[in-house]
Amino acid sequence: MKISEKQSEKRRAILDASLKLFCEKCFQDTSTASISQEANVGTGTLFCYFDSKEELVNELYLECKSEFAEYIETGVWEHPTFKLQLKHIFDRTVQWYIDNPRKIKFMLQYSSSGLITKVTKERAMLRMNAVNDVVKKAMETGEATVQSLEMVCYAISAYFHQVGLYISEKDTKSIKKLQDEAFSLIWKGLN
Amino acid sequence: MKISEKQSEKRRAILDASLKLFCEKCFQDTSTASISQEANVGTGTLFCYFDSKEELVNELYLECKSEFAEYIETGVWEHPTFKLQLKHIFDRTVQWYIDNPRKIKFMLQYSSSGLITKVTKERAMLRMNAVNDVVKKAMETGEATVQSLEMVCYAISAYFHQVGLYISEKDTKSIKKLQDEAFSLIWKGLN
DNA sequence: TACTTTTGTGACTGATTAGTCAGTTTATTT
DNA sequence: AAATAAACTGACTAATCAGTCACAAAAGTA
Repeated sequence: MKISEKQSEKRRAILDASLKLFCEKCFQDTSTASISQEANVGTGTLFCYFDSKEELVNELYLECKSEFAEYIETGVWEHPTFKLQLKHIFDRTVQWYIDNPRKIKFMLQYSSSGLITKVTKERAMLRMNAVNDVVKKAMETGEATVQSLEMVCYAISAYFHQVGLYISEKDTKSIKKLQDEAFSLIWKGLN
Repeated sequence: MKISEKQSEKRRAILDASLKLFCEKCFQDTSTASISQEANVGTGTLFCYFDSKEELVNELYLECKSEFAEYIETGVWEHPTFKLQLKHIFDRTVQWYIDNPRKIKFMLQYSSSGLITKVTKERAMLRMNAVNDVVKKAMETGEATVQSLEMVCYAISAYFHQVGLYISEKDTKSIKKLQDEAFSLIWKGLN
């Protein structure tokens, strides 16, 4: 980045346009020119804010992940029990997936694209610790017993992710029922 | 395809070379020329077997999926109970993931790349019915009760996939233990 | 106002590559 | 052996696009 930290409106517009276009087409079929056009800036402007197209996609990825991580963990510690804390994370996962279909599509598509660098993934990972924290705490208080903490947290996160994905594509009517059955399934497994 | 259905050795060589190169670099950074070179055929030969680079990647994807689907369901009905049938699928999923890291990496990376067409995905889906069949049968015999069959099957498959992915990257020593804990978790959930 | 600095611009370029096609080699048939 | 068909080849081309850079506009300063 060449320009001061201040989040210029142009930078914001470029990121928004990128999210839209990277979802509609793949990275390689989205020219920087088309992004600039969608964002109503000159073709050179993009490169004032991002050194390369790759850096742009990495920034966008990190931003989406951070936003999601912050959303799911907000308010988690207001719940008194492990079960409620975990349910909080699950419910907010589903809710975020429903509210942000485009960001989800983008993250899903690009996380395994080879474009997101190891460094970006690590930076994103540092912010994704809600499940880990909750399970670790529950083990301390005796509310949960797991042998391989790492694997179980991974499995729970992955389960939440996949079920969130599934539910978010369903009718509003059936969501509550599906959500309860899905949580009940994994919760029973943990006991 | 211009040439008879017969699986020519050249076709095989092109698919093998593609798998290797598509894993090392992304689709767009893998030139058809480099694939032809790796496969020891002329650059034109690739287009005798596949109309385009896109068709090639779709064929490769379908082949990998089919091979996996066949592997996990082989022998499943030799087990007498739902639990053993499900464990069979889970164990074979993990085993296949361990044995075919490259194919897994390829499928993971390309399934959400936007390159695999809806038609290819549907064709692949038709072959992925092991979990569905087993759960449906168990509901008939009363061994299982689920409300949303579709979602539960989806969740189980996704769980197997993610845990398989996790375990296959671990040490040989800890695999058995992790595998048992992971299966136990989801199995308890189903009861 | 006049001068300096920051920010924004878009025509242009150098490099890359999917796919073609005219021709060669190999296999099959008569 | 000759003729025909099938399989294969690689030099070539037409198109694309990330990133540059010389300049313009806007904002800041004195």
